Amino acid sequence: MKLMILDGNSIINRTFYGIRMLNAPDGTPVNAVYGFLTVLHKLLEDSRPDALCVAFDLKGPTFRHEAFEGYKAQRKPMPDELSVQIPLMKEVLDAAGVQRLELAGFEADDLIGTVSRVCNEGGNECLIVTGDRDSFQLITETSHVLHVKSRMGKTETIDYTPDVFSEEYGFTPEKIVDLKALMGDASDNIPGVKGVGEKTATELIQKFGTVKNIYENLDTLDIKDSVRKKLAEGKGDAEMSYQLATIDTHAPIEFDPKSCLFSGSFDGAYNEFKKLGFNSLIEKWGLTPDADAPTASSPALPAREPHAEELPALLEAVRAAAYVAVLPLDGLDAVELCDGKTVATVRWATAGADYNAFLKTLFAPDVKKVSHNVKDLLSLLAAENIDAGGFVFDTALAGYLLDPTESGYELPRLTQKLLGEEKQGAEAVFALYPPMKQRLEGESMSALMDEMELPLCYVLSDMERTGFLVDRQALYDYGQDLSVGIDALQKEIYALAGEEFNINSPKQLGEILFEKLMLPSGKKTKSGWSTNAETLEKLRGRHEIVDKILEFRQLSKLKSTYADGLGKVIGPDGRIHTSFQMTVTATGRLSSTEPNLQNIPVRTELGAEIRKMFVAPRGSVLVDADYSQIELRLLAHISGDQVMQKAFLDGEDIHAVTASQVFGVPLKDVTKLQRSRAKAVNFGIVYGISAFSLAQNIHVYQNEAKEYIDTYLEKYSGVREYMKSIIAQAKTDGYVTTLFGRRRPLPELKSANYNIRSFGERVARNTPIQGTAADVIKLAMVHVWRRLREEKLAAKLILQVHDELIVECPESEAVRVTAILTEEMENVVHYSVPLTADAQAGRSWSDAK
DNA sequence: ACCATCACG
DNA sequence: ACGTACGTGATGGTG
Repeated sequence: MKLMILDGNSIINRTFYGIRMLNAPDGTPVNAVYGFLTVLHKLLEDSRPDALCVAFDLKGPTFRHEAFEGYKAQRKPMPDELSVQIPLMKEVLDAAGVQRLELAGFEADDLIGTVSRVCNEGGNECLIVTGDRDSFQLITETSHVLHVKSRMGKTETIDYTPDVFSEEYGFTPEKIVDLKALMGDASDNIPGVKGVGEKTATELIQKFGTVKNIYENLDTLDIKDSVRKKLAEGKGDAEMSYQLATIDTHAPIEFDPKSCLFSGSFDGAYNEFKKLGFNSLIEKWGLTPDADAPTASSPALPAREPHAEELPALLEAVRAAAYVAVLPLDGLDAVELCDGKTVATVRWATAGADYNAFLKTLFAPDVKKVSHNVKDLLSLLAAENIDAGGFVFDTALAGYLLDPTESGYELPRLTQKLLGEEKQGAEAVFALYPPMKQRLEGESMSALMDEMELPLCYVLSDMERTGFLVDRQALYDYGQDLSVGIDALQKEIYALAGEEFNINSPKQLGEILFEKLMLPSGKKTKSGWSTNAETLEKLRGRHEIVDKILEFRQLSKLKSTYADGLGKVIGPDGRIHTSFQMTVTATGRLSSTEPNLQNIPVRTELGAEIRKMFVAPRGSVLVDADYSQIELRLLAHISGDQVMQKAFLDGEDIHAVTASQVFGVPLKDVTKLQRSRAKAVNFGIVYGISAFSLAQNIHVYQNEAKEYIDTYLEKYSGVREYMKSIIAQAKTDGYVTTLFGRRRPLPELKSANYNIRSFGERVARNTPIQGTAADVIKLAMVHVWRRLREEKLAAKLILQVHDELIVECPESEAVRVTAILTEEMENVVHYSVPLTADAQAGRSWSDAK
């Protein structure tokens, strides 16, 4: 039989801090109880154990306190709002007939360890549910740990088998004790070895296995002497920590799994649920007051798991529905469906060989689906060779469009906000669709969803899967060259400083520069002197060391972030597959992570070398196309400024024209310096300039900078009027929009704080411009992608960098693709000034610019 | 976890 | 008198 045991304190702690406060009708806080029950219910559905029990810690000292003086309060004191919920929790469990385990002098972990051992010895399976990592030492083939994590209001469970654990940690589960002995655990007051953190400890255990082995061979181990010294000094602590971290699997309890058999029903706790105000749970789980009443009649839930022969009927039902909500589970091992009446989970494990065929039918374009993070689902399906279609809505994207400044768009958060109740799964998606659709419609953003964001999911999923080919060897060699330079510079810096120190530490560097070498400090940051490039530039010439440090910094950055960082993420296919984030930026731009391919160096010669290593395969080329001055063109259009519009219509160099205006010289007489200052002013205007910052940026006096700005706004008076009116409008509406209707709320404008209000004003000026540019290129991407398909080209979009698109294609397609990119980018919209794009083909990213 | 720094548009 | 340009992500150091 299968027994599930929960670490009560650990789970209730997680849910208390992970879920927003809820109160019972009488005002008692109940959020943790609610969260605990939701988690438990989900676990029961997913794992369907035969028996269930919950272990709790009791107050008061444990045998660990007796053994070790230093082991004091192992937990922080509990807030009252949490401690009142523990007895409530126990009441509910008792009423529902769930066994509780607790024993004075022992922690829940020890009870769990004992139960797990008894289960295994009796040939039973044990599932340990906890939010802590201590119990990982108990993992065996027949005792798994279901690790509950809650991130941003969403809880997820990872099933740790010995294999899963070893894969992640690089050693076997019982050695987690050895790991803790070295690294310690602040939350449990386990000291560990001073100066050894998670990383070092993990390496040590991976290499040498156990603490015992490490100390027996300390003198001969192949490790840095600094580490050896720390280990030697911390031996006592390590030994004590080892004992503290070891779970006692022989706690003095009589335990019989049979005594914990559980029906799966919470009917017995009906009255307790009522008292706590959990009416929604009563309804959702179909609780009835009479514990003897049959529960089989409950209409919708719990989830069914149809077998293979039921799938055709299920698909018919899905087709018949106007739409169905669908979510992937465990990667794509299962899909959860909701048609508003029933939630069904179809598992690969249950459906067997028919599973893939089922997916193909379900994700065909004629079946209308609503989901959450469609781009990621498309990627999962593509990995199974399924070319999916038929998505009509994405609740994550909808959440983002409705407010792009939120910190996340998980289902529990969205349901709480829009429905006043936390839900998750396909049911939540189904419930969110109507109100979200209506809101989008009401705020005129339906087209953004239907014609931009949703179609873009297919484009981005495709781009991520294709990836960007990298010359691995060249990147490695480049890194080696950097190492040589870094080592040489380090030596020189040490010599100039007269001592060795960590140049990467701003703190230590500050001490050297401003205390030892007595260089004049521009005191700045919270934590000490500023040592950033801007500050160091000013010190150039005062001491030889400054140049060396600047160069060291440049090389270190290139080595760590690019040579090493990118090297680590080149796939087996020789390509780097970034991930595009669609719901992160406040303006509507995309972002790129793991790795970020939107910040590959280009501004310095040495940095730009890296772009030579981003290449096309033999026989193919890269075509790079970028919009020219898109933000300033949009400013000219949006503001209606005639002077600026004319400059673009005449095909002039906008920075030169601005210089001519601001400095009152004929266009042909504009100097390099004037043009570069004018360029800074143009940028500044888009960002919502102040004279102070402009002065700072171009190294002129503030009154001079002010002159530039004033003249600029006189000459481009349309821009002045626009900037004034957009702020007024934003104050009235409480938000700004792009030309496509994308919206950004601006609560900052109402702030009593001058700084926050000023920030709001700058954002009001900038967002319509930056955001419209983001909209334009997103739409262009969709058009380019479709065009490449329609024309049956092998060309693939592979990267977007805000105003730039990169396509990889066979040499034979280069001319055609160059034309398509230019044409689609330039014609995606028609405004009062032309949007122009420059495209070029080449063997590498560098060549294609 | 937070800060400082620096890479990009 | 105030504090100071928009939008991102990754890294190494620190407490």
